[in-house]
Amino acid sequence: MKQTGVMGKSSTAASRRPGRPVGGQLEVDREQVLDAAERVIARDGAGASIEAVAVEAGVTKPIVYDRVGGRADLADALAERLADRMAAAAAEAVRVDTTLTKESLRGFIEANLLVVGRHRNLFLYVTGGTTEQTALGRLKLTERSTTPMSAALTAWRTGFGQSTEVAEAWAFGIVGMLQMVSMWWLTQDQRSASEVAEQITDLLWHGLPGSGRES
Amino acid sequence: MKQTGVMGKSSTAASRRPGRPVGGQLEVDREQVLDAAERVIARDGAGASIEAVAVEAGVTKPIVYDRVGGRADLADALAERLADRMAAAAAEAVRVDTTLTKESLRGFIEANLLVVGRHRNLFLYVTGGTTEQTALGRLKLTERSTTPMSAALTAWRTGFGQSTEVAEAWAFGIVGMLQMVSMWWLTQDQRSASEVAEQITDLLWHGLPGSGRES
DNA sequence: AACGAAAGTTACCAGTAGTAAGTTAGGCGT
DNA sequence: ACGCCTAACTTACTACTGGTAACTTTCGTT
Repeated sequence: MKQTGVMGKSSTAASRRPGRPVGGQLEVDREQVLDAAERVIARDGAGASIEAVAVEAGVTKPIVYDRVGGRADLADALAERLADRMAAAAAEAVRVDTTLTKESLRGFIEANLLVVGRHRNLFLYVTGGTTEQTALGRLKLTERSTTPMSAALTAWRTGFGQSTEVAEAWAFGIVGMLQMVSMWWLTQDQRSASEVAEQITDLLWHGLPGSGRES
Repeated sequence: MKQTGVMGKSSTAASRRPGRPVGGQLEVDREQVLDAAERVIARDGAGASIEAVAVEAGVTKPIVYDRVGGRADLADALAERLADRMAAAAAEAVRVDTTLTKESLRGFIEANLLVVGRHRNLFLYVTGGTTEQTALGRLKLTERSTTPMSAALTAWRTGFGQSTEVAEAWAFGIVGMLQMVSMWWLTQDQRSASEVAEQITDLLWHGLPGSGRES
């Protein structure tokens, strides 16, 4: 059912007539559109369309394009939000400053997993690049996660005489590992986040051949 | 320009008339369609359409749907091909059996990178899930890479008393790391494959805090 | 009071995945 | 030998999506 053109009086927002509003204020601003997008994605899955976002926001499509830009920009903005939430959760769980311990790494990874679990569809929407224009643009969530990690790694290991180039490669690698593990974990319902976090921490801390070591 | 319906006598294949062909043979079989898809993707980028694949194969769209199924199935099949090529390259570079060494790991990683570099657009097409139906289906390339790796890890580390569940988590993590590093590496043109492979090997072998260690 | 621009809406275009219905021609039974 | 059956293809369409051009309404300003 298409319902071409007519849009059936949204019950959420008032009047919705064209024309300049009273206080020079926008009826619906960028943040509200992004909120609506998150709601739609959480409810209807990662295949949500721009039109659906517009309807949820009680607005028409061109408004969405005016506020956030095209689909790639929308994914970008949502990726930023998700990345911020991850960073906040990680910061709350542990303090990763110059002294990185195995336990804080474990906390970081588990916090990441839990955020992905809580925003399942959003994660799928953001990491699922759409066409070629967004294919490399998927690096956004990655970039947002990678940049601070790269800085942290550099700060932490600078004393060991490691170059920043290595830190960058490592950061991308670690972020990729976390993203894939998160995705895989979403398909498993028997494994707990802490269990998986523990296992990945072991790999990342001790390396492939190292096992049984403590601390 | 759409050119609705009319399809301008493909110059590649002969006659192309409806009706049952002479020898009970199909005019174009599944493999040939997949070959055409690879050619189109390599030439026109990861945003290639089914229609473009059909034209390249000298065939009409429903034929493509009959031979390989929908877009998700196409990505699936191409993912299998790519994974097989990676596995072949890795097997040629090193022998990963029960004895895994740091050097063989490095060879494995570098072989992976080189295959991705050689099939750049195909890699982007396969890893760039399209909609929600393929979003989790992106796990195909991953699955194909993960299964043997999981088995290898289990075989290798069984002596250490490690469970297979850990091996599975590790396999997904490692594959994710490699995919992300590959993607990032595609955007860099200053770094060589061997250089990056070396760095990632260091991380994966010695772990985060371990540096300066040898072999 | 007239005007200009901001804020929205309607209506459209182009392209894409997928499918239904029609068409041709070889093989098979009588 | 003749006519039906059905495999193999093609034409032509539907449904939907991202994106945009052009029109309309209202407020603030002169």
